[in-house]
Amino acid sequence: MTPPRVRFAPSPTGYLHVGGARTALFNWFYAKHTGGTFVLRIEDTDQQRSTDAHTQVILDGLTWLGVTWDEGPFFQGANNAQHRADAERLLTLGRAYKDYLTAAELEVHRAHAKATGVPFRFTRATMNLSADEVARREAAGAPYAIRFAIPDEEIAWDDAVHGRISWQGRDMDDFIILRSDGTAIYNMAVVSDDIAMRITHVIRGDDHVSNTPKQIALYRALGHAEPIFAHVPMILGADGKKLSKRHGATAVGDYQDMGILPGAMRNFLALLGWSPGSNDEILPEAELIARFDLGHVQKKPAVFDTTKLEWMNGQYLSMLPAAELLDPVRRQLALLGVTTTRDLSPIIEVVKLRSRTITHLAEQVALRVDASRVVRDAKGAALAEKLGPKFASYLELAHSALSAVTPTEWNAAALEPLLKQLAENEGAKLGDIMQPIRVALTGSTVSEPVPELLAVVGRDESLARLAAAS
RNA sequence: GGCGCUAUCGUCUAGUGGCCUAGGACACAGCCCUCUCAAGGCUGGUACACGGGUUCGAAUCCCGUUAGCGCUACCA
Repeated sequence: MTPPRVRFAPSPTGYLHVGGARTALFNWFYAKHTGGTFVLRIEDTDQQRSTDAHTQVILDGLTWLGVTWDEGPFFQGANNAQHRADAERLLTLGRAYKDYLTAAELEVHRAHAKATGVPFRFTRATMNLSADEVARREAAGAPYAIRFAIPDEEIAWDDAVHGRISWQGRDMDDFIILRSDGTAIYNMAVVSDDIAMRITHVIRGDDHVSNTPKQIALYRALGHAEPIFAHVPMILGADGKKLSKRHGATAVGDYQDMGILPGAMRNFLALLGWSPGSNDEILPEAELIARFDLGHVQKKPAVFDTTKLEWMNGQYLSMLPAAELLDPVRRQLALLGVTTTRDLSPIIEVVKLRSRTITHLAEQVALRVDASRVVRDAKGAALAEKLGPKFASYLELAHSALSAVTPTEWNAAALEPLLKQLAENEGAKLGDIMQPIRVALTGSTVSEPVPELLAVVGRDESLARLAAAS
């Protein structure tokens, strides 16, 4: 059996949305799993809405996600000669016909149908011009569109995710395949390209199922075997409606900005509409590829749950070594306006366990290297108030005890017993000593264990913050 | 309206006729651990849309109902 050839074919009329990203991912998983080829094709035939900037954003989004293409990117607009040749071949074959009706004339019919409440249907019998009129327009060299003559037969296919889906030709209109300006309409262009690119598996969104019978009819008329179709479900917003701008973040770039790791995004998207058939949730790339199959793709749409994405991102943050987080953290730090020559790895190491996004992680790092970012929050202030004069006196005690520690002994393992001893000497609970220090160093009542915090902030800086707070 | 698709916890899902008084994860609540917060461990509540069949047996198969979604362009 020859290896499969799949394609991802976005139109550059907007950003790369999570739905499209997931479709790309499923194609990519399938290609990698089967040793097939992933073709990237930009469907830019809508001249009005397509832009190079959008194309670039899509390419960047795919790259960020780790989706690589083996061929392309090809631009559909460049293939119009082929599309047109195929459409004209259909004409010669008698499977399509010239339609001299102008768009304006058609609109009259459509408006009439609407006014009378009758659903509009294009029918060869009633819409066609009289033979005389056709001859007259033809002689005058009037422009014409080419319509495909849909056969009155069953068009069914065995969808790789839905199973058998069946349509009747009589329920479909004779759709236009070539505009009067000589450019191809979507369904014609897709079929023409997919044939030319020898695509074997069309994995795309559910919103295309109604295009599929039209495309199959085209394959048959052109004398080509149709590919295998797999229609993957849509992604919905929290309200169960199709994901759109008003749901907030919908583009993959938004999640990148939010501090989501590509690996986490890939894992999360994979599990949205597909499952490995077991209880496993955290699946590294290699595992995803090895286990991916169309048979376990869900038939129903899935709601995009940002909370679970962030949980998963937190899992990735915890298990990734600090070294791999260095670059993304530095980028976020730059956005925060923080520059430092310090080795950030030890800080990232302790802070990543409590972070769900790179953004939050970077803020925590910034707080530890930049004293000016220490601002006492509500709980920190409440603690200081609750302890009253003890707050300052505990800090002074801590300061003097910690001052005795030499720079070489300044590490979490050595600091911990010292602080415990201090609490014991004072007859205070450990928390009574630790919390004021935490507030002095971070402004908040939440952080990594205090000895680690002190170690990470450093001796001189820690002492300075202690002194400033007491 | 027509055609098509879909229907398991709030959400993502396991389930492909008996292993299901329905399993896991996120979220939520409680407890443990503990200097705080996470993480981790334990516990808890919450689901097979409804109605008919088929079968010894149905979340799983069939039919109908209901609901949701998609398409119904010289857009993609």
